[in-house]
Amino acid sequence: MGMSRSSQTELAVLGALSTQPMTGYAVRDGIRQVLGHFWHESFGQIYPTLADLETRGLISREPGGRTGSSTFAITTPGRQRLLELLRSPIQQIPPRNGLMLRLFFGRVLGIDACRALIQQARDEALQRLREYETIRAEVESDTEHAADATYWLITVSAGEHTAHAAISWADQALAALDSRP
Amino acid sequence: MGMSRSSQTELAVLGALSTQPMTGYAVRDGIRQVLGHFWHESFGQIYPTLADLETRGLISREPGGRTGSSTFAITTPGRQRLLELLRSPIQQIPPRNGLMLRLFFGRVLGIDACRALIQQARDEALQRLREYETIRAEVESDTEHAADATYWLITVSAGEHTAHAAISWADQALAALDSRP
DNA sequence: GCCCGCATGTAACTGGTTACATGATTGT
DNA sequence: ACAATCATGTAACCAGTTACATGCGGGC
Repeated sequence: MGMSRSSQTELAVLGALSTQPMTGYAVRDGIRQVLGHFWHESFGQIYPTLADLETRGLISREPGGRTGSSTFAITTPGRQRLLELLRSPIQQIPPRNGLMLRLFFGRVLGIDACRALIQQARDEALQRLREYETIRAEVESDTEHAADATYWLITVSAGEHTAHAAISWADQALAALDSRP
Repeated sequence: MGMSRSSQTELAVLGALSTQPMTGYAVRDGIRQVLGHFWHESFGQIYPTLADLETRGLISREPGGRTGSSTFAITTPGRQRLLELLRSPIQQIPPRNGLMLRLFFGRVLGIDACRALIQQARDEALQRLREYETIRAEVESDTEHAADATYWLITVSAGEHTAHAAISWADQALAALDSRP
């Protein structure tokens, strides 16, 4: 407790609870399922943050459906705080792209291993495209959160664009490696 | 000292030194300039890693041009270790995309603030495109590292593809927000 | 003479993961 | 009965940044 955890986690948790009240477990799952390609929180972050938010009156806790579990709901001050966090500047994370790091030293790694890495990246992007298709269908048919759909689809679209870019980059890179032995 | 720092930093430092011997300061600068869009190391990581690599015989230290400075060079065991690290599985970092986190809760944030965020992302992508142009020109005219050029250009190309994707996504997202008030 | 860029290093702190401990509920 | 999943929490650990302390060398 004491000091609050990172305001990033605070934002993610308050945001999740702004759509509907749920347990801490469901907060992690919700983030993982819909925002999973763009955000991640672990239990070790979520539970201390929930406790902290509760003492600050930004969320309320009620005994949940099953023994020992709690349902958390965002309060009015909580919504105010969420808005404040949403408006705060985006915290840039220093880039750490393991694939690019390896390809950059491709001469040492060797051309075949590079090809394999790029092919793998292409496969993963294709896989992501399939996942986005599923998510898109879910969001579009979810009448309960119709008001959120526009925004959720915008994030899905970002994933799709990025995946498409990865695929065409991979094709081009593989061709470049073929033309230069 | 004691245990080695993350093998990720080890990889980046050994990789930098594999192109040519240099000071620790230059390692950070080199990574920042050419790999800056994909990787980052701080002095707080680099210097302990250099000391560690030296005690393990993977790099050697010679007094540098100016008093108090050292020039580090990769050794034969160092090259072997670099190859091993390059072949090791890519360590996935849990995603944390602050822009997507905010857009996902766009209904709370408000449509105008969302538009501003997307526009800002578009501007940044455009700026990155300009930077890639510069880097591309530098790499193509750098006769000293011609053998590396193919690989370096592949990473630049990845950046270009991603930036183009960001721009077309932004345009589409802005249009989507316009059509739905 | 002074400031700026090069250069090396350490200590404190922070954000975050991982692993562990515990137990309820549901389905088979 | 037993396994899988839901559910909450803590403690240890780790990676990485930030801030600080120190000093050399070159240009104005």
